[in-house]
Parts: sequence; structure tokens; C-alpha cells
Amino acid sequence: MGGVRTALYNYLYAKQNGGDFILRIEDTDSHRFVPGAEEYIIESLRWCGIVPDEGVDENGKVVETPSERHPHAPYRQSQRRGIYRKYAEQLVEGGYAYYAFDSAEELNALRAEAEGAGQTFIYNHETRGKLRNSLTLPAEEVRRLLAETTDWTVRFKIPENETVEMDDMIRGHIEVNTSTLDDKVLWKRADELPTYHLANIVDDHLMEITEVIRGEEWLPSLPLHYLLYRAFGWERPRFAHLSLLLKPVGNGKLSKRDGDKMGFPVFPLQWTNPEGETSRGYREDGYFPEAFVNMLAMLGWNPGTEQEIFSLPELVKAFSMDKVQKAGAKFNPEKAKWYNKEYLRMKSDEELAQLFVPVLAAHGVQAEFDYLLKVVHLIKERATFVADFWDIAWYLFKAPDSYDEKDAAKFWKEENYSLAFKVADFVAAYGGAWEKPALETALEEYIRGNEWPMGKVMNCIRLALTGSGSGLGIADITILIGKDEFARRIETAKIKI
RNA sequence: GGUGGGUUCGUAUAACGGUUAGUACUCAGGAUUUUCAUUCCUGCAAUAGGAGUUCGAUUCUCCUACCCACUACCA
Repeated sequence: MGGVRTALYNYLYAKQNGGDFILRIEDTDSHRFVPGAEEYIIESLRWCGIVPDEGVDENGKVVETPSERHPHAPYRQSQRRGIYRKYAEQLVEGGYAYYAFDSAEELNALRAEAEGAGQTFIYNHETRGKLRNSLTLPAEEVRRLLAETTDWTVRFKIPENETVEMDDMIRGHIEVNTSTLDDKVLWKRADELPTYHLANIVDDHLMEITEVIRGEEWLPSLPLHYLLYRAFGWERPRFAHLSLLLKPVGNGKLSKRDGDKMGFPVFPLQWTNPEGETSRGYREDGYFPEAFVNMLAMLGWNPGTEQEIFSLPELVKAFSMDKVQKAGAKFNPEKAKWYNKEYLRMKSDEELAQLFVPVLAAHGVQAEFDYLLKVVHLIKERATFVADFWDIAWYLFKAPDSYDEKDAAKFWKEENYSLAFKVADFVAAYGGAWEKPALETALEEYIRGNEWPMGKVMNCIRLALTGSGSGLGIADITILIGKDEFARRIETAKIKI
């Protein structure tokens, strides 16, 4: 959800300003490759209607070779590996970075040692002079290690005691003293891959990125990124850091576990991880993508008006970065359902009837499309999801085979059902127009004319028709199921209840 | 621990430094209805705490508290 929201805000901003939304796959961690994740991201965005202008072709594949439409290909960083090394070396030559030969074990040992003393080990201006790197080792030794070993990295040399002044489109002016920063690894000889920091800056420059809208977790790295742009002498993009999505109850950010525990999806689409655990998705749970997107857009942003329902094009028009909330937003599953309900009732009867077909099929039911149109028209205001249709209106497709005991005890009393049977006879003999208003009026005149208790009689009929004490209006049901079926159900009820 | 960010009803949010602090979701009542649902009406409920600036602070400044993120050869 958080990822989709970030993509959405990027998309909205890009489209609003006549720009392009580019999808780039940042897969520079060779140890964390997850099969299917890339396809999942693309399919999720497509479901949401957030279609990248660049980076993904019409078949939903990440573009690997440059073309007019996709001039910056390849868009997968693992396929761009060849281009990062020279930029890392450029920084070393300019004195902005250095080679570090400390092994992972050595650094871990230093961290453990510091932790034992209640401190934190940081690779920075204070410690780099005592570590094994191209700043401390003789040139000869550095050359030898570079040529003969593969366990080295390029680290950024953070300047000492300098204030980096930054601007964030959402948070405004931010200052950080460089002495609090550490010398981040930019490039690793072991797998010849950059880390996020280098790859991101290099690719954003090469791909002519003008705005970076990303999660708040990147805010602490912003000074490093500013320094990197400065070291390269490149114009930097503008940055916006979005607050996180928080769990509905308690503290902390939204996690997969919350969804499982509280019964709502946290993934746009159903997702099965490599361990075989499946997480439900909004799509599979029956949410409309428009509702999902609308709900996400309103989580941390508002239009400044009281309008709550926005289509994607409307969001593009209305979106504004200075209306984006600084604080984290707690996700509210109830509101998500409300959005779906609103979108469901905005759908046409035709569309809903079509969506209803597979639901009916799953219950072994087939019906005329015209009939479905009428059904859907009657029940759309009572449902949150299309799947609810069955629970609401199953009795319009088959007779009840049992009756709710509590409702039967409450309504099925002789003084009432004896009258109901008379009403049934009246319906059987009814010769007026076979449409709801006419039948409804006739029924009401008949019952009230005889001074019978309207509610009690109707509830008996409803019990016979639907098997319970709740449901649609009697006239609505009768018109739909027809005279014969009406009579059959009354007869069955006489015997069974 | 350090650094950065954040804080208005339970939740999402609105409010040129001047409002009876608004709206939506949820919840509770009520009205309508042949039941249920819908619809409509009403209600509950907030500026984290403390200083300061100001005629006046939800809004600006500082302090405290709490929450979050980061602190990897992950992104």
C-alpha cells in the first residue's frame, strides 16, 4: 500500500506538470532478489491505472534496450552495472571518495566492540584515519589491493563539520551537520554493483529526473545525496519525502502482519512470497481499483475542499504537494470499505450485472442478463462488494430450503400466516400491471382495506419468500420471481414451517 | 545512545494570527419504511503539556513529553 501510494503521488505530480512517470527497477542488492517481484509491481500499478510513461513496454515488460519511447533503457539497475564504476572512480579521483579495504568481518568486530562499550561504531571522519583505506595505506599497497583483492568498496568521504542546507517540497528547509553522517559505501567490488545511493543519483542524473518523491525513510540520506550531486557537479532534482502509512491501532508503520491480524489487505494484489506465504490483495478482496486509489490518495493528502471522491484524472488536476500531510497517516480499513461502497453505487447496472455473473456461477447459478440488471438495480445500495450481492439477493435465484428459526418463531403465527395465505391468493388472482408500484399499491390497499396488520402479514410472506425476516420489499421480490414461484414458495412454507 | 522528522475528535483531515474549532468514516440515538438495508435528522468526541511573542496563538518561537524514521558492502 505504501509503495502504491508513493507511486501514485509521483504519477499525479508528473501528469499534472506535463511530465513523464518513469519506472526504474532498483535491484542492486544481489542477495535480496525476489522472483516475481518485478512483475508484481508492474501488474499492481497497471491494476491501479498508474501506467508508467517510460520503463515498461506495452507487454508489461521492463524495457532493456533504448528506443524513442524509452530513451534511458535499460531500466533495471542490475543491467546498468557497467556504468556505475566509472562514476565511483570519478569521485575518488576528485577526492570525494576513497577505497576501503576493511572486510565485513573487521567492521562487524568493530561494531560489536563499540556496542559492548555502549557506543556506536561509525565509519566517518573520526575513524577513517585508523582504518584500512586509500587514505591511510601507502599508494603502492592500495594499488596492489585494488588489483589483487575483490573485497573492497568505494566510500564517500563526508566532509567534516559542514552544514548541508536542504529543501523538501513537503517539509521545507532542513539543515544537517555533516559530522553526524557516516562514510557510506557507494560501490562494491565484490559484486561490481553500486549501493542505492550511488545508483540512484547516477541514474536520476542520466534519466533526467526532475522530482524525486519517495518515502520518509530516505530523509536521513538526503544530505548524502545533496553532497553527491555537488561532488559530481550535477544539477539536483527537487525532493519530496512522504510520511509513512501507520498501522490502524497502536504505534508503528503498517506491516503485513497487521493485515493478517485485523483482516484487511496490505498488498494491492495477492502476493505469495518465496517462502510460500500468501497475503491477500485488494483486488482479490473485491475492491475496485478506483476506490483503492482514491482511498490511498486521501491518506496523507487533501484537496482543501470537502470533496472526497476523485477519479484518477480528477486527482491529477487537484493534487498539490503543499497539501500533503507531514505526519504519518494511520490507515483506516473502515474508510477503505466506505470508498468501495461509494464506487459500487456509482457503477452502472450493466457493469455490476456483468461482475455478478461469475459470483453467481460460483454458486452454480445462471440467469438472464436482463434479470440480473433488475436485481442489481435493487441491491446495489445495500452492498460494499460485488461478492455481497449473493448474500443479499440469493433468494431471487433459488427458493429457500430452510427458514430462520428465530424469525419463524417471531413472525409465523397462525393469526398472521392465515392472513398471508389470503394475500397469496390475492396475488395469484392479481391481474394488474406486473410492475412494482402497481403491485405494491394493490397489496397495500388489499391488506389495509381488510384492516389487517400490514407488517405482520408482510413478514410472514417474506419469511416464505426469503427464509428469513429481512430482505427486499415483497413487491420487488414478487415481480422478479414471478407469480408461479411466489405461489410455490408460499405452498412450501405452509408445509415446512 | 546519536541524527533527522512529526504531534487538531478513536481515524483521515479543514481552519489569511481573530470561527460557537468545520467535514468525512466509525459509534450512539431518532425519523421514514411491510422487515432489513438505504435515506434523512440529532448526538458523542480534538488543538499533547509548559513558557514566550502578540490586543489576540490550532497557527509563530523555545522547552518538555510522546511517536516515527535512520543509524548495513538493504533498499
